[in-house]
Amino acid sequence: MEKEKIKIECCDSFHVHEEVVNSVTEMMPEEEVLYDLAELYKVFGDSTRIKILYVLFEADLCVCDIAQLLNMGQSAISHQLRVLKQARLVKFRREGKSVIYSLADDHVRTIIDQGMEHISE
Amino acid sequence: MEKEKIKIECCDSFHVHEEVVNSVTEMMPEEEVLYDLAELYKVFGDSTRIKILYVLFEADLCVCDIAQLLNMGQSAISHQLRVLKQARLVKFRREGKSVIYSLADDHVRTIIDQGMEHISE
DNA sequence: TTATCATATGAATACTTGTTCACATGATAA
DNA sequence: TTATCATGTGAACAAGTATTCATATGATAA
Repeated sequence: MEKEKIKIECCDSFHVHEEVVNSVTEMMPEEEVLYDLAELYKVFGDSTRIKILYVLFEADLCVCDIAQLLNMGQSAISHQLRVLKQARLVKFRREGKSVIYSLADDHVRTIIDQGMEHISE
Repeated sequence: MEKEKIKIECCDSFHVHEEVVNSVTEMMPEEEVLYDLAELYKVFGDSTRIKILYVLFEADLCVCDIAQLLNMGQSAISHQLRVLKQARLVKFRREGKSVIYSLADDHVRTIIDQGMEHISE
């Protein structure tokens, strides 16, 4: 199978070996997957959302309680919960007049723990 | 020990119990740590940088080789390598005229793998 | 030294994003 | 039903960011 050759013209002293080009093109995920992956990390890339997740580690809470705990506006929290919801990091249920948010699964915790480990080295 | 009370005035039907307020304020990391954590994830939150990391999974490479492999400008890659360097996700060494970049440690792989797991559910 | 090659960097641009404000929606209680 | 409460949402603004272009830096080779 003839793959599209990638020309390496710069770097006289060093160049990508055919071998590397092949292994890279083989294991590199699809463009769309890479995009989705970046989108996921973007969700973690905001301290307000990180705080929301930390708060939800402790208890399932409604929007206005989260807002109070984080000392922020209800609207701001609602907007961010939407982002977290779309990334399937939180889920919600209705209870009376309130909407109670909770963590979707354990990946959230694992990912945050890994990040914590990295920055505290 | 009298802690600063957090007033919960909204949500008549549901309110944060003292208990929850305490556990949240106890386990919530410092503002600065949360900020740093978000900064770390921001670095992963760009598909160009994700691609660079994936390429470096396969081999240590110089800037122009990465640019060629990703079909992007040398300047763009250099700018992004700077970001990755500042987040201590990649390291570099000089070899002749080139600067060879490589992954800093195994956290990178773990974090990316966890993210991958989440999006492929 | 000078010429050359690889990389880094600053400015500019276009694009994205977080918060606030004002208001809409939607469920509950009377 | 109507009034009320909690949440969701769109527009607007400010702040941040990725890429490109042109150029600077810095190491190597002659």
